[in-house]
Amino acid sequence: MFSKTCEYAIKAVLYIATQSLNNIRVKIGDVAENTGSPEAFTAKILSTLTKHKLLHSIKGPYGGFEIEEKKMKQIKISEIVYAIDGDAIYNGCGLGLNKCNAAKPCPMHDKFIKVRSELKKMLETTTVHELATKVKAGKSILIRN
Amino acid sequence: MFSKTCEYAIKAVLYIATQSLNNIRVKIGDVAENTGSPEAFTAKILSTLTKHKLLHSIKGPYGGFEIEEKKMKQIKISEIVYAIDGDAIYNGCGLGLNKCNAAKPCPMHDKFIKVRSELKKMLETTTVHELATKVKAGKSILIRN
DNA sequence: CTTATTTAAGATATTTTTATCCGAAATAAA
DNA sequence: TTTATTTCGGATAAAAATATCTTAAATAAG
Repeated sequence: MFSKTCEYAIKAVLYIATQSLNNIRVKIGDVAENTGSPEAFTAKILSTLTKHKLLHSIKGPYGGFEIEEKKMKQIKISEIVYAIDGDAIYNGCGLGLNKCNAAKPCPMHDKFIKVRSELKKMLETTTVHELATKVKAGKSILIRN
Repeated sequence: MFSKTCEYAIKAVLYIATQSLNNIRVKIGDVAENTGSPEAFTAKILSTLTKHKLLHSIKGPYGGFEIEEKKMKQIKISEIVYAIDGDAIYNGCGLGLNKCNAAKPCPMHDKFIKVRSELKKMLETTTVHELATKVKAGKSILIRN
């Protein structure tokens, strides 16, 4: 569904957000360790997310990543997906046609659109804060040992 | 959503089915040309689909691929997806956890399950015949020029 | 100012996916 | 039986995604 990079990105944001809820700033290594992601690759992803203003980064000693609580209430999961995977999942044709619309639809167009708008709506109405709160409360996990 | 290979596979099956509705047996080259897929790669995919009994192939002159009308009424799009992409789309965790269930869910588990079961149901209730009929009637297309 | 720590950025490597090529096997028709 | 046509299967190649490494830039603390 999402690229592996995007899965890492979502888990990273949620880990950082969860820690930020406790006012803890985290380093790349912490993120990698607690999301089961490769460290150097995680660095790249966090850098991308920071450029997209989805995270706040601080360089130097005692630096790391964090997200303001206000910000995590605003940010939707859809924004993370968009920043990493682009809009293919929102706009692309299910059968890969370079153009596909009601006027000239692929055979799956109608059915695909329907399911996908559910997915889109789900991603656009789910905030980072909502999910981070669940993780903080121990109701869900970001890594499986 | 689906791999590129899977997109080619679905389009190939639908093209062959559409032609079969007119009792026309088609060759690899025809399939590639009419689905906008690379020919040699299409050959590989058709071979896989044939092994999975989703197509009928005939070797030699006047050979090619076809699908009985009876068969295309039975085959669901879900079977094509499963043959090519496996069960990741049906069972995998949205965030890539190697195990994810209601007991130890990833933060998106519930919402993801919901959307995905819609997708699953859609694929499992859509037959090749249904879509091929649409294509035959000119109501949808497999390639965009 | 110097040192240690941390993210940023670019180059490089590995793995997976996508794609091609070529010879073998099957088979219809002359 | 020979030839032409077609799929099949294995080897190889190219492109994209995933992952690592190395150096630079920023900055806090001594």
